[in-house]
Amino acid sequence: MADDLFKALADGTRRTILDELTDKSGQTLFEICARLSMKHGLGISRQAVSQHLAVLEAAGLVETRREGRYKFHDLNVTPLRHITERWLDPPAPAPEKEPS
Amino acid sequence: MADDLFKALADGTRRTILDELTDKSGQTLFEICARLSMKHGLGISRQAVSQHLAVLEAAGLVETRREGRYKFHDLNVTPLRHITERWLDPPAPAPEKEPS
DNA sequence: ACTATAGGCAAGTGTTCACTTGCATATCAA
DNA sequence: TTGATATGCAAGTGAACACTTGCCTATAGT
Repeated sequence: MADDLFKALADGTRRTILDELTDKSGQTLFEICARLSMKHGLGISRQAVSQHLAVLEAAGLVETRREGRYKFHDLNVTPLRHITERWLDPPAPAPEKEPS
Repeated sequence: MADDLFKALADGTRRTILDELTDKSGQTLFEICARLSMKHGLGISRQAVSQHLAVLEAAGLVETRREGRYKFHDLNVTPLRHITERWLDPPAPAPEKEPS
């Protein structure tokens, strides 16, 4: 679960895709491809982007809805909310002896 | 910068090491090895752990101090604090026309 | 000096990963 | 139906990655 999430975030192109979906949610595959090429100069194939989106979807960061021949991709930031909690807000250690 | 950080977090063993350093900061390499073996059943070599610690240090998540033949590893959670901000608190889009 | 402990360096191996290439499917417009 | 658009599937390739193995250095205790 957490593994899929961190692995999804490990790739720079995927993080850029999240940036673009943050800027405008509900984009199609071609729209994302165009933005990666235009705004970020990424010479990347359509299939590569499609595979990245599949990884993001498996991590729960992207949700999709089909309409006719279009498939829209929506961002879901919920999985991101607490991923650093285990280190930033560590659980209190069990006291060795009962405190007063 | 962010790339090193996310790549460091992408490995499950490294995240477990962060957990152990959260539980007790300032551990030596051997101490971490013992904990990974005991508490997590990870049959992993000392060199592998050492390499993981190097990755974590390159990401700024672990800092080290040398004392005699011991090298202590301290956790630094600062790099973790704002890594999800770009998606959770996106910058406000520039308005197309000036609002009143 | 000898030995044990704690750690470091570097080459080799097998797997995972990002990406491409080629072909196939599905929807829509003429 | 024909053609263009939007996407999907699967095999192959090269690089990055996690891990091991073997040897080396340095500190500390006896």
